[in-house]
Amino acid sequence: MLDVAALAGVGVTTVSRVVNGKAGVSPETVERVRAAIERLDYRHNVHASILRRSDAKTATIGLVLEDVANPFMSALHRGVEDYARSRGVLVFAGSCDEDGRREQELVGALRARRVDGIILVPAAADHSYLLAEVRLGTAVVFVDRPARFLDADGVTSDNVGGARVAVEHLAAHGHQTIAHLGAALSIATAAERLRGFTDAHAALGLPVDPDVVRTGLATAEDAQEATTELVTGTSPPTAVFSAQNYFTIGAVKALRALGLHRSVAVVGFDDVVLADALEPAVTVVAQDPAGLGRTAAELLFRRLDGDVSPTRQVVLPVELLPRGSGEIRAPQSDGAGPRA
Amino acid sequence: MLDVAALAGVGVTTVSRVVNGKAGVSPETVERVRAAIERLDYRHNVHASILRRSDAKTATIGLVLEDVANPFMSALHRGVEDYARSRGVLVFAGSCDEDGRREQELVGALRARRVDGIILVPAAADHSYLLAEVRLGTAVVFVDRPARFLDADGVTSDNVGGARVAVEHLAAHGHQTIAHLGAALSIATAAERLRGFTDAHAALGLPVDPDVVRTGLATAEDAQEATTELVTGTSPPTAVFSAQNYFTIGAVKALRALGLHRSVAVVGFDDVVLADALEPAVTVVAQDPAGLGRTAAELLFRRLDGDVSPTRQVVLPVELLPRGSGEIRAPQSDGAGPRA
DNA sequence: ATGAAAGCGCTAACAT
DNA sequence: ATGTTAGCGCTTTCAT
Repeated sequence: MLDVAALAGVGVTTVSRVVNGKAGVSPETVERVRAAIERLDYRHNVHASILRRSDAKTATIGLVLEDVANPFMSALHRGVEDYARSRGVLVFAGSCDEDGRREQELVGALRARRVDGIILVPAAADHSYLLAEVRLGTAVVFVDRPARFLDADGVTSDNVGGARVAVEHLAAHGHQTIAHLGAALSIATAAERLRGFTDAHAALGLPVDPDVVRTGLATAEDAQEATTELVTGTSPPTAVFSAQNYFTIGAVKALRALGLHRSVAVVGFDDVVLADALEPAVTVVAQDPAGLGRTAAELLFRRLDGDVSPTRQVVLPVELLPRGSGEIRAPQSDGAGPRA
Repeated sequence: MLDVAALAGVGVTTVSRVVNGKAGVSPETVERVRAAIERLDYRHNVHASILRRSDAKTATIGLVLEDVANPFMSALHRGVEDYARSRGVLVFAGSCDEDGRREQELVGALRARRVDGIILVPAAADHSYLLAEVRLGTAVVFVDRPARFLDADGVTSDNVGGARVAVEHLAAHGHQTIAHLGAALSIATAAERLRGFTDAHAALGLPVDPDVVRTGLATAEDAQEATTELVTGTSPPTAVFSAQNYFTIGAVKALRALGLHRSVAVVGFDDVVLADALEPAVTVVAQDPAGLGRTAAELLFRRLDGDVSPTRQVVLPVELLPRGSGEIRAPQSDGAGPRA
């Protein structure tokens, strides 16, 4: 910057003003400085800038996802990015693979880099470790799942409601034994969806058959295996509720492999690419992942803009998309043939 | 850091040494400093550190993608992240949506933050603007597509070879009129795949019917529309080569809507989720997106480790995955019924 | 093994 | 409208 100042024949303050687009510099001077910057290939050093600046903003946020490559997560990522971009802010992204330790490592790396805020899809069981961070002024927003032991803004989908709707929809098509494919209950969304599943059964006066409720699944392969076991087992379900995008893929593949994709109904939580091109097309309860990301970013920047009101929890609605697989009727209970 | 030093009753130099894990501090002192850090909730300021340090590494890289939410790109992203993580480096990710201006903006933001290196899926038509950056020591690697007017490391898939294999495969199943669904030829991958498509035709002695070669597509909807037009047109192709993941989705949907999915063959470039669960399952030429990302990161870190050898271009192989849609035979040319 | 002091490149007062 | 100077929090000599 000194070099630029020297070449332009001005003081460093003036160069600083030009670089930061501040008023109070004559157009001719601006031009001279610009030229000098160009000539010297000057790169503004944000680190020095941040160090000295009073507001100390890095124009950088961190995004901790379960996995940047999971389509749900990457759509959420894009929602965050678009809003951040509109504010001139760059996004660090990282995956923690449902590992609380990895989450803390990532947050540590982000905090050392003095990000202005952090948006996270939490994996840890306890977020009180973020308390000091929040006190120091870092904005923190939780998305997809709530914070635990920490008072922070959050955005989630209506998991309970979505699962209820899925079960109600299947019940309305005559199903009484509905399998549940879910993740580990330590994951809040998995627990909530199971709750919606159970609540809906209770409200409908249907018993939940514990034999067809699977939790602790992690991959599409897990779900495929579980589905195969369930439908070839002793009390085969007539419908499957898959509580996550990967599980829907696994369930569909299992049923196809067994030739049961036209007789066993499926409703998935979360939309999946090509779900509407399958035979039958897959009925899903669709979330709005980009909306989750955008909303989380909005909450974050509101805090960065100085909002100190009490934390809030936003719940985004989900939408049932009937496409075929969820409208397969249960076989008549009197033993008559399948499909209405 | 001064506070920590005061509380621990040592000098700042010692604290610095402890924070950076340098030798030459007695174990007891280390313990005292650690305790003080804990008590005061001290956060190491990387910006100050970077400013003063001689090597000036930020342990940060930038990743410029076409779109973080595109499954191909996000898988690549994950490949980069995993390698970067093994080196303790954080990744800035951004989308430029095939917009060269946006690419330059992102690179500018990254360079102001003094990232150690940049990996990009380029959108710009000219990358000479990066020359100064490279000279200043920032490592730059291009992935998925080569650099233009800049000598830099690059990693791509075997686009020409993959397209050739696709056409040869279709030709081997009797197809003579193969449609091509491609993106704008300004995108290198699109141009290469079209070249492979054309080369294969030439090698097989098949004429390329210009009426069934579509380029300039951007979305699944574009591809769906184009497919519909082609197969309902005057010289309908008996097979479709879709040169990109989204286009395969569009082609499949169009054929299904017309009830032609069992009679018109499809081979897609790039794998797609659930492609193997469709009826018929979709034959694709699969790339290894995570491998592209990992390889790009490896090249980048090799440079950061001081490698000054000539730039290199790595080409990753692709693999034809026959699943059904690509093995549909062309109708007999004598007018007999379809399928062999 | 430890500390004092200089200075990285910049911005913010406070000048003029 | 522009320049001078102090100092942000750290690392790095160079001491001891």
